[in-house]
Amino acid sequence: MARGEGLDSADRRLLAALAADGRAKLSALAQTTGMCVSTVQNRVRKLEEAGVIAGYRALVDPAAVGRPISAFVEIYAEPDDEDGVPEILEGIEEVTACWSVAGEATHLVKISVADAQALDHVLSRIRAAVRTRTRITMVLRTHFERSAAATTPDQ
Amino acid sequence: MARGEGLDSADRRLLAALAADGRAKLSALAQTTGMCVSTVQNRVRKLEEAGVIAGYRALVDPAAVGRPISAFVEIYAEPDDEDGVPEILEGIEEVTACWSVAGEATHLVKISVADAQALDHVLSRIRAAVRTRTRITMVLRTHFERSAAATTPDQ
DNA sequence: CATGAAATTACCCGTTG
DNA sequence: CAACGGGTAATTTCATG
Repeated sequence: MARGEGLDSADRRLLAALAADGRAKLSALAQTTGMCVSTVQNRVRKLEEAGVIAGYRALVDPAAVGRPISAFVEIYAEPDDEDGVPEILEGIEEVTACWSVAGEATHLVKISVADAQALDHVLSRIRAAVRTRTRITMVLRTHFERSAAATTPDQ
Repeated sequence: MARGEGLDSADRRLLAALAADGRAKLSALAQTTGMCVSTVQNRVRKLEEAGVIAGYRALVDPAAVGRPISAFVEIYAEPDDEDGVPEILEGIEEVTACWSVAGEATHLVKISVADAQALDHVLSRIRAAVRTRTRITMVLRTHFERSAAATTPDQ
């Protein structure tokens, strides 16, 4: 199965179902998609092998593990310093995501921390690592976060 | 189990393991955390019931489902228009996440689209919905996205 | 798509700290 | 009160034809 397009309607329905519930049983998937269990099993395995399904994760409430504060940090790295930035940031455990971007910034990261003091500490570490200015946007409330495949078009 | 702090070291190890592999078997979790299977089963169930584990998701490659382009859009809504913004945005399927934020913007959203034309269309819909200016940051590359609990501190 | 075998889960128990 | 270890039935997954 090529990555680009080997996905039919049945695959897309399976992906939507698994994006909504990553632990859904094959029998449940079979019922919601109208296929038999073994067909679902074969399709899901192929989707996993093809990398269409990159993995499965439990969604953990950040507040429940003592990190109620989230923020986005834009990084404006100089061309000479851009190399290795993501690798350095990955070493900071409070950094939960890192993207290279085009726009005003060069990188965007999401962080998850316990309190204002931890926020200060993480920002210091980031600035020390990238040696450049940052722009912070605090998260007040997460309204929703969903997969691109959760409500995928037909085609 | 209260949301705030009923989590001991064993719970945190379970959460880290499930954040890394949401379909991990109870027997595998028992082995990596050094507990017996029945204990793992009881703890995981309690974590689910307490909402510490909010759910499970399959990670779907956006490119594989025909949406290779991601971007962040900052929204600068007027005080009078802020109400209902997230609800409106949730109705736009290309909007994959929405946060209320403090900083320069009022809302931040992440979008996932097929091509430049779709991007234009989604931005038009967002601007029509919120009646305000936007600031876009295109994602060039996703280096990593992980759970806040993946590498959680001890305590 | 169907089938049988293997693995996993869910739930019981009594015992222990 | 919770964890352990064992045991079993029901379910699910897996590898076939």
